Amino acid sequence: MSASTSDWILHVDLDQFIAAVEVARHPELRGKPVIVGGEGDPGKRAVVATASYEAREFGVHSGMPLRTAAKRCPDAVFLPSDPPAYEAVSERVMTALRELPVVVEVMGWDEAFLGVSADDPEAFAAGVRRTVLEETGLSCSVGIGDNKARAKIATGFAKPAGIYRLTAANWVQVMAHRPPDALWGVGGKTVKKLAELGITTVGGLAAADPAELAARFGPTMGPYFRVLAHGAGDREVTATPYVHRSRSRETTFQRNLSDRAEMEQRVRELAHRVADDVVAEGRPAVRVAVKVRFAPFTTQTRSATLERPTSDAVELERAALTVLNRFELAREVRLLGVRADFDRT
DNA sequence: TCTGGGGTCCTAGGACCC
DNA sequence: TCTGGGGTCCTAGGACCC
Repeated sequence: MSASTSDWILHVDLDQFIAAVEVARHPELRGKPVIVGGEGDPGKRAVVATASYEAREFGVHSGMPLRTAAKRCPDAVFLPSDPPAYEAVSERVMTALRELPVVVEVMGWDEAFLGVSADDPEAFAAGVRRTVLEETGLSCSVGIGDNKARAKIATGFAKPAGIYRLTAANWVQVMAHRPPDALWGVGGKTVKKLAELGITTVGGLAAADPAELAARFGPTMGPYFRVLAHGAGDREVTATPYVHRSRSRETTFQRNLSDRAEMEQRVRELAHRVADDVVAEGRPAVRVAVKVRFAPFTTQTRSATLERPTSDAVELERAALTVLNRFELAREVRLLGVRADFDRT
């Protein structure tokens, strides 16, 4: 099966995925506050990748600096992030899902949409939860929807270890009174701008004037937000392998860089890592971008279209260095990044 | 106590061409 | 010398998501 329009869209999301993987291989940590991120050293520059529910009780959440997390939850166990381990477990989860009579569209390490034909979607979702638990030992939550957006939002209400159905039938009752960032694709910045227009709820957004939204957010995004607020969304679930638009590598330094030669050396290293990814992709890069984050936290990017597409590490390195030289590098540098873009095909 | 890493898509201004 | 529109490409930044 590849793409299909099904009776139901299910969204499967593993509960506290990274923390759960760590607890599975360190059973003595079960029931304890566990915080995974960076090198597992709260004294270093890094943020929380995932916190266990026990740690979340202390106000620890993803994206928070480890240092802050340690203040809020001093007794937590801090573990280094181990992406290869999470990828391996993720692959087992997706394999288990693919053995079900569904179309699986992978959305990341710990989530996927399923296209499902079923008379009783709750019973089907319970079966999905059981299968994942039996085959991987991990708990997940399942959102049931009549499109992807509703299924995705439903999962939030299902967590942890639950099932929730959100469709046109209960959309208004469940969503209309909530703030706009309850929608998938609306964040904090947009909430603030909407509030300036007097729009503070999903229901208010659904009733807003499309022309006014277009004037504020642009001809595409403005009307799109209103469509989101009505609960509309894509129904296509596809198993087609993901095609990258870009590959990038970036590093935040433990100590800011001020030496230009060292910056150049770091960009060379990043360019080589990106080149490896480009080669693995099997398509040449058409454009190279460099990102510089100056201390304390100002970020700039510069980019250049290549004279001709290439996967060659030496050429990509040279292009990245040329782009780096277009920056004013007088200030201290906290982060450097290199990105390669592919042609849209 | 400063704020990771890897992505996608949209916007907007200027260049350039017809 | 000044004045049109339309269209596309390039580039930088913003917003959002996992």
